[in-house]
Amino acid sequence: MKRISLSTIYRLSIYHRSLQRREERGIQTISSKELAREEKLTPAQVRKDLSFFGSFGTRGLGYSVKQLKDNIAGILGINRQWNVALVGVGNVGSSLVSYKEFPKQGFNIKLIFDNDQRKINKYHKEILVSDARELKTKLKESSIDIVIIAVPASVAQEVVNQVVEAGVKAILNFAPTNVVVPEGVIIRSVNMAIELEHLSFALVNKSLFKA
Amino acid sequence: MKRISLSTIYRLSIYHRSLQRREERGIQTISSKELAREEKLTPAQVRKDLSFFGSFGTRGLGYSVKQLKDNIAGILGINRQWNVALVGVGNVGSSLVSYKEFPKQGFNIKLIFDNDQRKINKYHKEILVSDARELKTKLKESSIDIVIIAVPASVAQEVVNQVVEAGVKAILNFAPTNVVVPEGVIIRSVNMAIELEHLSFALVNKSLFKA
DNA sequence: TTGTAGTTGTTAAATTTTTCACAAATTTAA
DNA sequence: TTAAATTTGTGAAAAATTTAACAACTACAA
Repeated sequence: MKRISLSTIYRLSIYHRSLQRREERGIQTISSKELAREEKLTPAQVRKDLSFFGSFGTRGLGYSVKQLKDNIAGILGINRQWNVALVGVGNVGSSLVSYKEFPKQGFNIKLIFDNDQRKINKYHKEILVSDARELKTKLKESSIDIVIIAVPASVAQEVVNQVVEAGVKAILNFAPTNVVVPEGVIIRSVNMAIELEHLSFALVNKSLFKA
Repeated sequence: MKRISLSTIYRLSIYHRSLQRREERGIQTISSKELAREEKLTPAQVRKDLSFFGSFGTRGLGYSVKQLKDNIAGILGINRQWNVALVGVGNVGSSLVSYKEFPKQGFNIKLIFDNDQRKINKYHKEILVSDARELKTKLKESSIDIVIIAVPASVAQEVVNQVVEAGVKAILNFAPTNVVVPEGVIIRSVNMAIELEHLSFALVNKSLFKA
């Protein structure tokens, strides 16, 4: 099967959100044209993105909001619950524990680790914080699917190594550093400063910025 | 001048970080090959990205780490200080106030706003929290360049409207909702759940995921 | 039932982005 | 001083992505 671009996956997430909102408002059907307009894309792009995975619409009518939403959820793997662990409950980590979008999309933080004795064995939003030294053993026991890394850059690689050794196949990294993982493990890094750098670039170079 | 793609800008940020790290380690020169290897790109891409903005290297030798870093900083507009305001000191907002990467790249949070009386007029990491009702007037007074929105989805558009009216031209939105801005105002949205959705997609569709 | 308007799914065209390939320039060694 | 080894910068080729166009199908009105 043809491989799917990151951009397409990203847009599927966007479509899914748009459909969620529409469903909440009781809207039953939607056309590629409407969906595209709301998200500032083209109808052709919406249809093309969906066409990689099947045909979900009805000619002359459009898409059933609920059905398309469910189909996209299936494609993205968010029609199920995922067990997530968080390593590091500093500023960033804490905010993620309370981030409501995660459970809403099926991502449930089940374990929290830290290496600060003042945090260990205390509850953080109903989850008991474990000692980071127990990372490997606890991850193995708990069938964790995804680990979020929110530790200082200096220890990120070491934490990642242990997570990989525990058999976890997906990592979301908030530490502002490059980490390497072996083949077969997926890692995505988030760096919020980079988002601001886009803005500063755009401010400085208004004319040559590409929408 | 040719317009620059988002991917190129993103990679410039990546190069800049890589160069910062190398400079800290006392490394003087670097080739496109090395820079590419570290960031899992191709040397041709590195050179192409840079070529949009000028020629910064020496044939046969490579690039001066410091000079290239400074040049990229100039291109990205991070060779200066930016005044940033934050609206909303909930979970996400709080973590941003303490996010060390921001000041490191020249983004300084100077004002904080909230609408919760319990937070207003108290200090949050040395910054006095202002009443959100004063948003427009205070933004105008303070020559704020960029505003970060970290409020609930339900009020995001209203906050954005006021920010725009105050004349701010760049917004970073953490509220999980679509907001519209007039022509000439740049907005970027960050949704951390989408990052997890990439991972769940990759887990579910290992084979068709495109590196 | 027929005709018209609307919308999808998909092939083809256009555009954008990435990679290739190499001349030009520079360094280093002999 | 010359030759060999590097590495940049860039035009051209290749690959990927987006957009356009349209046949096929559906809904609905007359």
